[in-house]
Amino acid sequence: MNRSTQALFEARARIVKALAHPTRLFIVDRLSKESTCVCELTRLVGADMSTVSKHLSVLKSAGIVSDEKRGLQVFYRLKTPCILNFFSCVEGVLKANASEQASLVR
Amino acid sequence: MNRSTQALFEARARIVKALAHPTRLFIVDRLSKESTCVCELTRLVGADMSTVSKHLSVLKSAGIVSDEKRGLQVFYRLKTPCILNFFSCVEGVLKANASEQASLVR
DNA sequence: TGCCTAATTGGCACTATAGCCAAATAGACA
DNA sequence: TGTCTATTTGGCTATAGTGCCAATTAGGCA
Repeated sequence: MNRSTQALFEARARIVKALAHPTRLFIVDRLSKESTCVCELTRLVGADMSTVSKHLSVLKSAGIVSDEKRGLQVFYRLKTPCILNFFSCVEGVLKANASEQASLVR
Repeated sequence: MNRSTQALFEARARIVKALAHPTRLFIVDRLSKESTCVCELTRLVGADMSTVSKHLSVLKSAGIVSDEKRGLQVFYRLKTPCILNFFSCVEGVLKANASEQASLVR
């Protein structure tokens, strides 16, 4: 693997890594429905606000979400809805895995 | 977030995590072109074979690839080509990020 | 100005992941 | 059977990610 190939896959991996956490996937799912403030996301996730804020900053640095201040609150929105297509694929993998498991038991 | 929602997003995260490494993305990219033995992947990646083998086992446990023994060699293939759609989205994120960077300099 | 709320940042402990080497396993084939 | 090759597994160290608490920042509002 040469240097530029490596750089390409590292760049891709940074994006994928930003998504590789259940809480962040939950946040992306929620933001795909409507843009939401940190306080509301904190309530929905049920973790410390500092934790949620750090997850959001991971998503933001990857360029997946953007933020906007409205009064005291900061609202986040999904910049890249195409990520949702990926989730349907992930869902497909999960189903395939499940039916494979099932066939082993059958 | 209730228990079953949590379980759902954890399951999804397991799949995404399995992809969240440059070497594994490279392997998936390669396997999308043709099924390949570990020895060839090792050569292409340029790491220790044990390292590549462990990456492959991560992808396999996630249900993303499958393996088949042919003589002395083990060939891996991509089980879930829909993952490639995701990469085009990731590429889109990268391009968007790049043009945002560019506009800051402009 | 001073206080209140929303959010971010720093710091720390804990856990998970990565990659190498060495050892073990599994076939092929003389 | 014994040896060779391809692959996997164990074990270790180093590095990265997570989540909480505490402290800080930033804006709204009396």
